[in-house]
Amino acid sequence: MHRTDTEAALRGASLRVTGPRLAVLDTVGDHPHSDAGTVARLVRARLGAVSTQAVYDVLRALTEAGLVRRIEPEGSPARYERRVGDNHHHVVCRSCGAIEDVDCATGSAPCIGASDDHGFAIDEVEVVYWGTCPRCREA
Amino acid sequence: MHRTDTEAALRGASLRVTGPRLAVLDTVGDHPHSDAGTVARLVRARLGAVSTQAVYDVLRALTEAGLVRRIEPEGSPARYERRVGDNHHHVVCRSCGAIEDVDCATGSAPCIGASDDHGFAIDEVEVVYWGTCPRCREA
DNA sequence: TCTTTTACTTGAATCACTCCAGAAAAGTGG
DNA sequence: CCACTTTTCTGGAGTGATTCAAGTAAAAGA
Repeated sequence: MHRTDTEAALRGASLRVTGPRLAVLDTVGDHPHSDAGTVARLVRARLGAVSTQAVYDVLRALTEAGLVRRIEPEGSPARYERRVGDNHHHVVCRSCGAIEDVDCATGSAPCIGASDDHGFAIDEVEVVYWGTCPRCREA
Repeated sequence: MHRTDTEAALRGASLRVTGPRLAVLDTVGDHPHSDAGTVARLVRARLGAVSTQAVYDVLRALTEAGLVRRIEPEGSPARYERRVGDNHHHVVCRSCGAIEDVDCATGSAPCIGASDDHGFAIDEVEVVYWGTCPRCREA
């Protein structure tokens, strides 16, 4: 049933259903904010050998289809999460790099208006909260 | 007089005053949102030969000293700007990568409260507005 | 000026990611 | 169910940004 959900998601995005895609999508769902290398390791744990390129290709395909969201916090490789369509944001720990989701403070996207948009047509606002996570604060 | 300002800034941060540092700091001030490679080219135009590593080292030292701010928009190399201490944000063009400054919509830092901070001690909020710049919209 | 400390140079390495060409598998029309 | 087209996966090489390491040079302090 979990597998069937995932399969439906792929078909709904008119993407072919393959082992690697199912595994990547499930993995990203189960381990949000993983980078490509971590996803690759987890996928291999499920399926056996899967090439690194396949993982990158799949992540890109899923990202372009809107099934997965790619976030790229400074100083760390790109990370992926299964997106819910809401526009939530992230808290990032400065020392350990941990990431947690944060609901948008002011409701719907784009959640803040720019004071001067320089003539840009703004379609998305991305917010990153930088700080220290509880665990790192103890050290 | 320009040079003296820059020198004072370095001394104020208790950094040694060297040719590469003066040139990098001036360059970042004159060409905001430049990446390391661009800074290197511009610095070489002023000083002659300067190693790439020197530029990276200087940019890091300046960043750590708080004289320069490093921003890292997704999909592009890190960019640097001379920071004013205000917490302003950025609009980024999706197609050409152009970056412009945007003053914070709601005043002083951190300009928005997270709805659930997961116990993190938040010290900075970074906002990126994604859109299309006027020039790219015509194409 | 002399010494100590810090910065710069050269060269190589790493890391995340991409490109390429060919083999394999998924969807499609008969 | 089968041939066919399209898309995906594999393996290997390549790229661009950034960093590491060892030695030389230059700035700050005595």
